Amino acid sequence: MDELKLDRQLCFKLYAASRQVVRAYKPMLDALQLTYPQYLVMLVLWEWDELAPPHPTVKALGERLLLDSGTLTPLLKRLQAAGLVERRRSDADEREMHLCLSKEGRELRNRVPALKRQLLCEQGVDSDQLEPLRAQLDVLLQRIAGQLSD
Amino acid sequence: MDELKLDRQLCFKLYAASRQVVRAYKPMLDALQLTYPQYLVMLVLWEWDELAPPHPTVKALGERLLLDSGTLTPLLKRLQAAGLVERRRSDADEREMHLCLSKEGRELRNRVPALKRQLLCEQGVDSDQLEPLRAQLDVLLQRIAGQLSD
DNA sequence: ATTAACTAAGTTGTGTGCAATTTAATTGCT
DNA sequence: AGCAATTAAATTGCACACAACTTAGTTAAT
Repeated sequence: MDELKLDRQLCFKLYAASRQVVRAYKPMLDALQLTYPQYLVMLVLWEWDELAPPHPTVKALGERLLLDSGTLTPLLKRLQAAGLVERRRSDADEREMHLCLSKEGRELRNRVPALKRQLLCEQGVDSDQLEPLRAQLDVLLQRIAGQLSD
Repeated sequence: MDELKLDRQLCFKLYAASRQVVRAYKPMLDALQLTYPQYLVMLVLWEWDELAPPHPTVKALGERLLLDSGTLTPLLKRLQAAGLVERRRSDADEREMHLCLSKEGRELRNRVPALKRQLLCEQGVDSDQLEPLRAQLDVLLQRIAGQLSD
């Protein structure tokens, strides 16, 4: 019956590891004046920014990050207030809210690589070592995402 | 520079996987009328309950779950209000708050194994398959936990 | 053309996480 | 003994997550 021991629980390991990794990002995120979920949003917008328009909608962003409008709308308003993101209604479909980067938002990206290198260095982590974990997580995500969308 | 692509980010995979796993637990947790963090607290208390007293303190619980009193105190008050947990000050050291299970809290454990089996079955997950992922997460947790406590 | 079904965002309410501060109790130092 | 430093919880404030609901705009079916 020690299947219920905490140390056996994959769910706890994931939960704990996720929070610890966010904690490790804290110095870098403080420098950028972003929270961790805000950083993830910026990652998506930076990536999208290199493609042709149209800009992503709240829905598209949510599908990428697996978050809903209840989480994203207030977060995006904060990023807008910080001058990093612009939000504008689609003309074609006024239900949609399109998201694009301001000049400052776009420029913020330039500061990331150096901060990230410093982070990995301080943690003594070689990015390549983490490849197996990445692969394992992909398998898990695929499997669960499939089941949950039934 | 697509090192900054979302799909390359281990941190995002962890964050997403953790949330998806919690989501998968939802049906079981709804049946138990627990949130996920509350379930983790109960796991620790169930495990501790099999040992001799003294009962764990908020601090000890926090060390196990990597959570602080700012998170645990309100959560524990809710578990107390639900009649699952009892909180009492230590006589020896009145700063400490000791935690123990009520009869209902202890009995709740009996309902978990069946619900958990059903969960794994519905997800089509064989617990053994997840062993490599567990191992990888242990490595990561060890490494990061060490760095962060400097 | 009208209306029912659907969809995208936004809103509301609850429960975490976590930093920062506060309160109260204990320990250590002299 | 007396007091500074430390410690354990609790409190406060902010930012997620997410369920449930609302609002407004669009699509589809007659």
